[in-house]
Amino acid sequence: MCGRYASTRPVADLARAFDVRDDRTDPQLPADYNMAPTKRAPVIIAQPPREDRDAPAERQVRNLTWGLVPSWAKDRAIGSRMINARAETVAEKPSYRRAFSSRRALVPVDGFYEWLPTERIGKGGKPLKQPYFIHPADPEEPLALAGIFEYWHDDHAEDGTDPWLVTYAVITTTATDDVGRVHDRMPMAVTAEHWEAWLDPATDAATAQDLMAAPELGSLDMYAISTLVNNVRNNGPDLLKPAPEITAETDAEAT
DNA sequence: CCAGACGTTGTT
DNA sequence: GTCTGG
DNA sequence: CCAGACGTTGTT
DNA sequence: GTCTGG
Repeated sequence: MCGRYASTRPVADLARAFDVRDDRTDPQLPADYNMAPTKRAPVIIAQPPREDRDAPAERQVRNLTWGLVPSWAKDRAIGSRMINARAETVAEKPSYRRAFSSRRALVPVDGFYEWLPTERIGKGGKPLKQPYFIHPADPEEPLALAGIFEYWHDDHAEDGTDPWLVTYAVITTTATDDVGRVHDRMPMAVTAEHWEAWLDPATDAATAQDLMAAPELGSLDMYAISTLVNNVRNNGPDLLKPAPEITAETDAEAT
């Protein structure tokens, strides 16, 4: 769950919504209606200023790469499988616990995508999947997913290029509400009142555990979209257009 | 001691 | 890097 | 999450 | 079937 989302808000809007003054994003990076693992998107983190590591952490918005690459990884490929971390175990897993204890992030999303198998069988004998877009009922309300981030040093980076790759994962939990009808897992969120403590590296893991929560019942809306979203090469506002649900096979043959 | 994993989801 | 399994 | 590759040698 | 890339 939560393997694709939309991140299209201008960074200026994100900076305002999350009270971030330190914008370190790449102005070349376009809005992304099809944000997928291994791609970069804006993420909010908080770190002490470089010149004084004992000073209070300051918020930054940066383009991080989705798919957490642990610091000990031999290559970055492992990241494509580390896109989610279970809330139940994130504090214990060797790959995640260090990040969870001191490198938590807020992942701002317009909404996220889910695929539900249908009755209709496609070629290959596998059920066709209907994609849905799930988003805050109030589009003005920023949805901040609970995330963790990690640094990885590329020992084989070419001279002159930045050898540091900064990656993130989205924390998931059991789905309990309407979203649970599409999937049994859903992303954790952090509400605005908890942003400060969540981002603070000094907040311990046990406290952080209590700061995240599943999005509240009724706070999310969901609608069917076209399968354009399936292919990550497709992008743009068309992906968010409501579309008819995939119908039964008999209907398709009748036309 | 060394070797090998280190993760999640969904589907059968 | 650190833990688990053998 | 889905799509697409999954391989090597030698030659252009 | 399974892994990698996006």
